[in-house]
Amino acid sequence: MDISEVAKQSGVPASTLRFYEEKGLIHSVGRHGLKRVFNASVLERLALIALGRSAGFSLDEIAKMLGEKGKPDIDRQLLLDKAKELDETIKKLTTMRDGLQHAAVCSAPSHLECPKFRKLMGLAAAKVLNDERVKSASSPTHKIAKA
Amino acid sequence: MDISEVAKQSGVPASTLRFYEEKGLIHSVGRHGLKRVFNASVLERLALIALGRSAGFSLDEIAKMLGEKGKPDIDRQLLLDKAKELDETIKKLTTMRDGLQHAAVCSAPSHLECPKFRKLMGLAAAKVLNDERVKSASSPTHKIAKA
DNA sequence: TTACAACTTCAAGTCGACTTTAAGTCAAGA
DNA sequence: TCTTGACTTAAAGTCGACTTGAAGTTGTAA
Repeated sequence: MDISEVAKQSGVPASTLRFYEEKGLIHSVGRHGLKRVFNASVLERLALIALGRSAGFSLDEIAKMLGEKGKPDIDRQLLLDKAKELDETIKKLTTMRDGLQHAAVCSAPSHLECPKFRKLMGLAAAKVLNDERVKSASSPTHKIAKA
Repeated sequence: MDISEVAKQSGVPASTLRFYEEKGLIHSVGRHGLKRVFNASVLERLALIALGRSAGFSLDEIAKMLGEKGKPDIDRQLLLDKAKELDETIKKLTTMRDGLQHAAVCSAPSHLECPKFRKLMGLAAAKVLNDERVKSASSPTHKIAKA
């Protein structure tokens, strides 16, 4: 398969495929002239990469799990860790959702003045926490690419 | 409070506070000479921002949800839409989390041979899970405490 | 009064994951 | 043989969320 065929079947743009190859995430089996030639197995690898990305793994993490070559050896502990991270994210999202839902129907002049909103958001806890120890700053900064 | 006091109590670096103010996410109540003066309520706003960030919202989205300054009516429909969107995201992440959890304990000789894992892969590849704002809940962990 | 630490602004830099652009190569069809 | 269009590379650009650096200002302690 040439690169456009892989792009078509996987939905991953050619530019990204070249980028992934450069990063060592995928490999072409050779060249026809200048053009890369891929084995169909690259599709499965791409699916694995997509899965990893949507679970929140970075490309570097995925590269480690997929290994340089051959069968991917995915660390079970790593999966559990990610599942836990996801679980934490889910909890935060749930908090946000409930807070937003309430805010939408609440009559308080400002969200911050509404006891229910404050309770949902756990602001009191945040305050206490902040007073006692400096909190670790949040955030990871990567979103999943779309399209 | 001056900026370093806010930084100390919130754990948010002064540079970030300036950046947030520039973006309109927080406001100082005035100046003492050149120096910004903040009201203590900024701490709650920062807690809310931190929560939003860790749930995966962009600063722009957070700005909208917190409401613009001087805009008495928040857009309730927007909040409801956001809540619904969150709910969908939560469902997807839950699927993802359960899948990862299963993969971690699955007895199939290789993940690639586990039907559940393959199904998950298919979902990711099919981009069903893909407009996510998932980001790892863990992170670059610089700046932990200094109290 | 003077030193200076802490603040200020504005510009530029960083990081991850790509995309875009410019310039060049080449297999295949007319 | 010539043309064409899909491919190639290397380098630069983008985006969000900050951070860092240089250069200037200022309240306050000595």
